[in-house]
Amino acid sequence: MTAPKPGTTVRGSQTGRPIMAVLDLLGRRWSLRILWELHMSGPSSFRDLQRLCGDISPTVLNTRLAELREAGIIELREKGGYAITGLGLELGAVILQLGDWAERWAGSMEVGGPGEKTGLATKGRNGKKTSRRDS
Amino acid sequence: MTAPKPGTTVRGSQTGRPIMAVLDLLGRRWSLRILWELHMSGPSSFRDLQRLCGDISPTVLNTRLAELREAGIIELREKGGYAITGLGLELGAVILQLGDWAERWAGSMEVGGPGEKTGLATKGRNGKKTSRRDS
DNA sequence: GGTTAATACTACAAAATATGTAGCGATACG
DNA sequence: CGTATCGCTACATATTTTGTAGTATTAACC
Repeated sequence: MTAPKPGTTVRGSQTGRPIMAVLDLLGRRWSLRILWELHMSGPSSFRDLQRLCGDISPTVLNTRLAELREAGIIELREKGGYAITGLGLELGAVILQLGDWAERWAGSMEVGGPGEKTGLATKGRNGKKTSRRDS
Repeated sequence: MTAPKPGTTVRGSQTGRPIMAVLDLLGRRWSLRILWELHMSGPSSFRDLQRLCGDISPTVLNTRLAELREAGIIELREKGGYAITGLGLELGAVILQLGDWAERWAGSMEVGGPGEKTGLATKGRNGKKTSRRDS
């Protein structure tokens, strides 16, 4: 009920071009990560996914899952929980390539990335209880 | 100074695995879109990019550009403005595939997607002045 | 030289999203 | 029954994004 759809107006675009809806959907926080984890671990329960994503809050997780489901990329099965659909598998192949690219990227960063700066990462409201695992 | 880097703690992950940093970076709003537009239009000025993304606010645009630059995916040239780096080109190839997938996705949505629901899209603070173009 | 027009951003308040924690109703097990 | 886990909602707080205005710089143009 909130997922962008081809043929409609989405964030930053009114032409209805499919790619724009995809970019909007996948550009939302946690979308890519959820898809990645589902691809790596196979069908997972809500709570499993939550843990796989480093104890993401159930609120966003549920929102993203609903969107992804509405887009037909994943589905909720009677048994096994959330799983990638046939359509989603094709998308997954693309996402997997991100993994390969990430490795090359990491390599080139080491030697002498453009930055060389310290590169902080995430802040996190407080240093209290960041997750223990992340798959 | 805010871009996630391989080997560090990023949103939802502490293992330092490159893919996690990539998923964090690309999962931020507008990252994918900016890369897409840059790939489609070639080197572009700040203002061009802003227009290409449907009149995105300069604040986020600048933030994302800085992150992408820090990650070595794009660079700011003396002449021509923002452009994709060699490393970024490889990533771009992956993003381009999203376009192909999007077309197939659109097709399967038409016939009888799982949703069939109305699928709202973006809200936008007010209906005032949504952008006129989107590339 | 002075004016006008772009461009690249920054400032800042307001609105949208995400986060974290608690908890509810529904099984599942002993 | 008592206890556990699961899927997910409520809700207050924190973080991000938006939108708009404005500053500083450079490039014509007259």
